[in-house]
Amino acid sequence: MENENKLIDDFKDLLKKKGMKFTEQRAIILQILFSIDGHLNAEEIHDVVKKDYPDSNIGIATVYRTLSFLEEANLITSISFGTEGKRYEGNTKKHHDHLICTKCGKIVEFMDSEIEKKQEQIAKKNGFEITSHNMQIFGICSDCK
Amino acid sequence: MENENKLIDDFKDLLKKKGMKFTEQRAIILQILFSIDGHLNAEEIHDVVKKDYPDSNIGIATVYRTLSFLEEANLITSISFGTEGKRYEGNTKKHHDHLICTKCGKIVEFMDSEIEKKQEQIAKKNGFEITSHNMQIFGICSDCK
DNA sequence: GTCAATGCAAATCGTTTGCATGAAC
DNA sequence: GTTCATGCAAACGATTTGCATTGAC
Repeated sequence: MENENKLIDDFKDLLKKKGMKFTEQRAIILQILFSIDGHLNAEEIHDVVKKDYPDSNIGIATVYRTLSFLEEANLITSISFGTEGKRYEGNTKKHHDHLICTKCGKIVEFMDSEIEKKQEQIAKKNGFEITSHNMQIFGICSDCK
Repeated sequence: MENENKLIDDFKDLLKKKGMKFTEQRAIILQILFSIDGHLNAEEIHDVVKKDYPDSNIGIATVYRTLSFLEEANLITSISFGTEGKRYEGNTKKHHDHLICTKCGKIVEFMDSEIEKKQEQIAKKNGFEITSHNMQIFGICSDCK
């Protein structure tokens, strides 16, 4: 809960710095992303809001607007594959990459420092700056084979 | 042109094997993907059709249907990032990965056999079979920095 | 009191589908 | 002649936008 307060306090500071207002809706969406362990899309986040905060009545448009802002502010990260829209996760954990099953959508997180290093080298060689450091490997998981 | 004929001949064989018909529309779309060096989305392919084959009048639905089939048949490969839909390229070249600028959409191709090996190991360890072998690194290119 | 944020509904974008017509076999 | 593919337009799902109202400051 100390962490939670810090999260909210930092968020308030950020909003103030940007001349934006701290609202209950934004706080709720941020909380959800940092308390749920998974990769949710906008609709699923909206469902969680309706379930866990039934009195708040947040519109789906607000969810989308908030997600865009949070991603831009680097508080959350998105992944996406195929036609499926974006899925988001709070930036709590260490950086990691994703192994995604294109059949069932299962997502496995992994981290390999050697690949990371190689990626950096390749990016630098091509004049790129890896901002989001986002790699995705697509395949078929054991359940779907 | 010998290659081109081989491409078309192989395509005819594949269609026959699947009980599907060889049509001018399918041939045109295949040709475009194998003659243009780049990563086009469905709309852009449709534009090329209208420009380079003005008499053919191919509907956008046919473009989508053909692209889905060609991808499934492993004749073309798709990549996608962000909200942007899929972009396709003909499977002429050796396997390679993509470095994508999330600002301007510029795509740089690269290949690193060490990363490939590592990817395989990670996938295997997690019970995944890498079908499309598709990795994308997102960042900001030098022009957009 | 001012200005940004919200909820709602309408609009938009990319993609898919249903169906009658036309083309491949 | 049969069956599959096509073009068209309508339908669709995810996301965005316009606008009047509400709420934060």
